[in-house]
Amino acid sequence: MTKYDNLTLNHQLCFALYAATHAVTRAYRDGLEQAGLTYTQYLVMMVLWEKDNISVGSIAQRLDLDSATLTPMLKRLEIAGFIARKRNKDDERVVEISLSKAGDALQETIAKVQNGVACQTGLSQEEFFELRASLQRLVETMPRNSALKSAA
Amino acid sequence: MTKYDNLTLNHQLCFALYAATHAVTRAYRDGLEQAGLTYTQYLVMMVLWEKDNISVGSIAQRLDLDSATLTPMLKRLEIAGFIARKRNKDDERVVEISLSKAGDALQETIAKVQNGVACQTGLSQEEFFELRASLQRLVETMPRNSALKSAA
DNA sequence: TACAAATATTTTTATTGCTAATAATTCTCA
DNA sequence: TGAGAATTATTAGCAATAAAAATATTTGTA
Repeated sequence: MTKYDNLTLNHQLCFALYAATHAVTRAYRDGLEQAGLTYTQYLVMMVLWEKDNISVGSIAQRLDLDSATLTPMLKRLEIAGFIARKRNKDDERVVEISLSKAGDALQETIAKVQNGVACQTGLSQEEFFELRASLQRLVETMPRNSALKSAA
Repeated sequence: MTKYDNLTLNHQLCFALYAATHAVTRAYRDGLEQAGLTYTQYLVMMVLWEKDNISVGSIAQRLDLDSATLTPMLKRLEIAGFIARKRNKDDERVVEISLSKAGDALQETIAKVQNGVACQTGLSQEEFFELRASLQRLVETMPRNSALKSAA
């Protein structure tokens, strides 16, 4: 056993989060690969399926990623033919991302993949809700930008 | 709204997992960086703090990673001086990983980092338990090796 | 002894993700 | 109006994670 038993809980939460993310990612992977997406690209597509024609910054904010990380991802999605990028007429600093026909059609394909994964989770709807709520609460509570830098 | 509302829950769980992992990872990052670890390396160290002198395969199994992914990580940890690697005398196929003095001492440093992160989660001990349990149940239920490949 | 299995490494490739610097546009306010 | 600040996205450069495939090396087995 570890010398710092009082922190064991914390260890486990780290592990649990890590392991759960990996398990879910892996469950998706084959299906997504056949559709031509990585897991993170799939998250981007979900943002767009929820709301089309939004800026790079909006997507970045939604996924809590830097736009510098997003740009190459969006390029790959554009090359794959799932999205289009064009400058906003009113504000030319802004690049707007829109679904292509293929990107829109992809949703149906992916819905089947999701369905398969959902069956594998073995969670009841109630557990599902509970877990999601806990995770969201966690995310909302955690400071966005590590503002405690100076305190470290 | 999306055309596939019946899958919205699932979307949210994906997002929630992704966002939570990122939030936690980010909360750790500065502290870990100062200690000389990445988040994934920190997970490896936790495995060793829990049980020292184990094989590469054991660590891989514990973290659900391929040994080919682990080998370069372990090399970095060795270069950093936190672990040592040596062949098992009885079975020379096996490489055993052990904590160095520095690797052992690191636990105390990291404990402080963890403590700081724990404070940021804003979770009560009860919520903590609940969340962890849900995640663990999820991981246990999900098939390890995507054995449903043929069904896809 | 020959072949199969187990274990870890190497090689290769792709993606994610970060920081810092840059470019282009828009806003502000003196 | 016009200079400089702020916003938005991109580029460049870097390191780490992750997987697949091929390759030793050792051990077990028939």
